[in-house]
Amino acid sequence: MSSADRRIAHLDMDAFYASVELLRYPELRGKAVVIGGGRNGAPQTLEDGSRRFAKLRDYAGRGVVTTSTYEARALGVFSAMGMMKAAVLAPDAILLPTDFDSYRHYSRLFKAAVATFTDRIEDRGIDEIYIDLTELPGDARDIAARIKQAVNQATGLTCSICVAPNKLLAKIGSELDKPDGLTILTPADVPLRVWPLPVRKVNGIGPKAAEKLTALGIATVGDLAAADAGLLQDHFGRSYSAWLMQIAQGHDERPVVVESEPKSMSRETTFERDLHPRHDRPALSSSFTGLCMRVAEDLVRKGYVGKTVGIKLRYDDFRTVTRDLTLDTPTADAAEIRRAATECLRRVELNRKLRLLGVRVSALTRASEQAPQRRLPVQADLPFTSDE
DNA sequence: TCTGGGGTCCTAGGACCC
DNA sequence: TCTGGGGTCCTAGGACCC
Repeated sequence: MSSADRRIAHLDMDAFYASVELLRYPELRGKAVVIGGGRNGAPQTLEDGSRRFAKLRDYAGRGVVTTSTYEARALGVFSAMGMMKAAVLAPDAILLPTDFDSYRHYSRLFKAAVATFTDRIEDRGIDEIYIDLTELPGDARDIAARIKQAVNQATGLTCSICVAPNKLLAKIGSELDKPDGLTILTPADVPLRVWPLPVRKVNGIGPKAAEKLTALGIATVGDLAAADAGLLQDHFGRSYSAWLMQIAQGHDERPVVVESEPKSMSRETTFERDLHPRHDRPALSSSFTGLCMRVAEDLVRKGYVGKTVGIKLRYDDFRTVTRDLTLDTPTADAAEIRRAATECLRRVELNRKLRLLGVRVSALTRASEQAPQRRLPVQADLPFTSDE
């Protein structure tokens, strides 16, 4: 009996990282600003108190755009684009480094503001949440307006909210009137407001699925709603095709999940230049040890231990491989993680340059549920060996 | 001008057990 | 001389999301 009408809100902060930066540097308001590319490029304060900002054209490296202001987006610069490509499109855009501590601070502020309305909140990362408004009295538009006001008072930032019967529609709707949007979607709005949208707007249809759908002549959600069930099943399998048909009708029964436990913790790094397993062995080994130590720190700080240790390698041709190893007893110890990760390393080919190295611990449980862990010193040997 | 870092979930085959 | 079948764990890869 889950068909009782729900009121689910999706709240999405507008250009979140960029907007936080504009609070700090108001003189950049109205300019094309791009955030990303690591920690370098912080503005310098001159003697007269004015600030000197780096330009995108000055950037060199392998970073990607984390986010950009609406002015930069108008120049074609979007999230996940390579910074070097963005610099070609918008050489005069201002470049700012990412400052996650600051974004986390504002994230806590806006979530605390929403929590004064209800505790029925699902965390979806640093800049968005779902809110179950079903049990809150009052008109949906009015509640959403008050939440937007509270978020703005707490942070100085705007957000976009959609209230809908489920998470699928709420998520789609919060993008429809961005920035500073307030959207209400009902099942009756689906044909007019959702069906014209490209399938890619659906949370869960990514680049691969969208490309396959396009090849079948299915470009919009409306096309999907009209598609032949047999055709979809032939190309996407039973489970995914059934899901596609549900979402095309705007149906989604997923609950708002208020509490969840982490499943894995990982650290990875992309090198400034590709490193050779033999020639760059010392650099690779110290990076590897550092990753193990950081994962261990994260586990200890958050109070978890994990039973499965894994590594991730990306070769210079962007091929990615993973290996993992399940231990007899869970651990959060850097030396133990490193020993297991070294075992994993023995099972991959080390015959070409590496672009990325990562270490992951999964199958987590709370440390308090485990016997105290013994701590071993981190070994100083070099796990990377020549392949001969 | 090549493509970050931190996650979740799903699939699928093989091992192993009953 | 004849290969059933379900459940669970482990491992590898991939799609997707923020």
